[in-house]
Amino acid sequence: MIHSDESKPAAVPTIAEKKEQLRKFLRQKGFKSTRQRDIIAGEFLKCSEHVTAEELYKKISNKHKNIGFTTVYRTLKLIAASGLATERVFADNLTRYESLSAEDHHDHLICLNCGSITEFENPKIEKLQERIANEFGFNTVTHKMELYGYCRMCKKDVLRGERFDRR
Amino acid sequence: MIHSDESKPAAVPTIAEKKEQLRKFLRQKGFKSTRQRDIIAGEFLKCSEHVTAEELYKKISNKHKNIGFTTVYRTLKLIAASGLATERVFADNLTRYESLSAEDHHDHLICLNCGSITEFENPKIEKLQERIANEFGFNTVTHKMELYGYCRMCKKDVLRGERFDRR
DNA sequence: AGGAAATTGAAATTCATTTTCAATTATTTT
DNA sequence: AAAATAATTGAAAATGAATTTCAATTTCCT
Repeated sequence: MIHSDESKPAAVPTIAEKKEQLRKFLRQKGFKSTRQRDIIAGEFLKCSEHVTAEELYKKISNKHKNIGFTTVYRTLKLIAASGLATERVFADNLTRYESLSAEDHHDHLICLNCGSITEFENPKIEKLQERIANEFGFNTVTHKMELYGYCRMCKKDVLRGERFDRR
Repeated sequence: MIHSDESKPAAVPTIAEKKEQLRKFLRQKGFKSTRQRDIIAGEFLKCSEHVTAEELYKKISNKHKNIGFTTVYRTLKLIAASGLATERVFADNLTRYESLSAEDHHDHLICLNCGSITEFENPKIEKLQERIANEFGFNTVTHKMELYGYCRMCKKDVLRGERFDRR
């Protein structure tokens, strides 16, 4: 990639900037900015790796014993509504939130043994999907694609005959 | 498609044959064949279009008031375990069962307005998925791909500005 | 500061799914 | 064919994640 003095690559927004984006969204929609929302957003944006409300709540309640689960839950919904995150449900049926930078779209590889979630992006698949939808007269809004299997690490365990914990 | 006198296309198993397949599975696993399981399997195989346990239960309880929801629920699990059906969860978070003929694999188009589910199959996508998984050292067991949007019918409603009931 | 309006969080509710358990039914044994 | 053995049934209870309720608290606006 080429860098000139004049032009910079599109800046990846900082956590502070994202928090500002959320505050803007709240103000615009008539919601209030609160201490809790700020803390929750901060923690979410910091450690966000497909967290559930429960997980984030536990993380936060170490430091902030006075923030309730319900507030974490509701704030995650707000963060998703603001466009800073998406809600996703994988095969374990838990609702997870994933921090999102603008229009990136990606799909997921999920390890059936260790549960790790790997992201990938593939424009060819996106195009194919669009074509298929068109064939059926369908207007695609969004899609979901998940590959379930065994990751590099766990594959080895299988070969070694080690035990599988999950399902 | 060409038909000769000698060769026939691979036979699509009848409901009776599928029921026999289930009975075989049950016997082999030490389960029993019961009147209820027979009725439930029959109804499921007849009308199967991504039904939930609840839906199938309602359908059945018209004729058979003495078959409980729990039995329908459990029998669907058995049918899935036997390989005659798969369990699927779409965006509405309900567990649905879909009758399956051997190795057919397909994905889904789901209308966000009317909830209709259309199946499709695309070998190119399957291959692409395999290639992507390999890139990441992943061993794919299964996958899930769902396109959400508006079907041909509902697309028209959108243009006409008619109301959207769902979400 | 004062008042209107939204937020908080503990507790309650919802709703699908799953489990429990006593009564029943299917299968095997004698 | 009856008894013994073992699984199934189904109503009801339990589970567990997601969501709602509501009184007390906090934020925002003037």
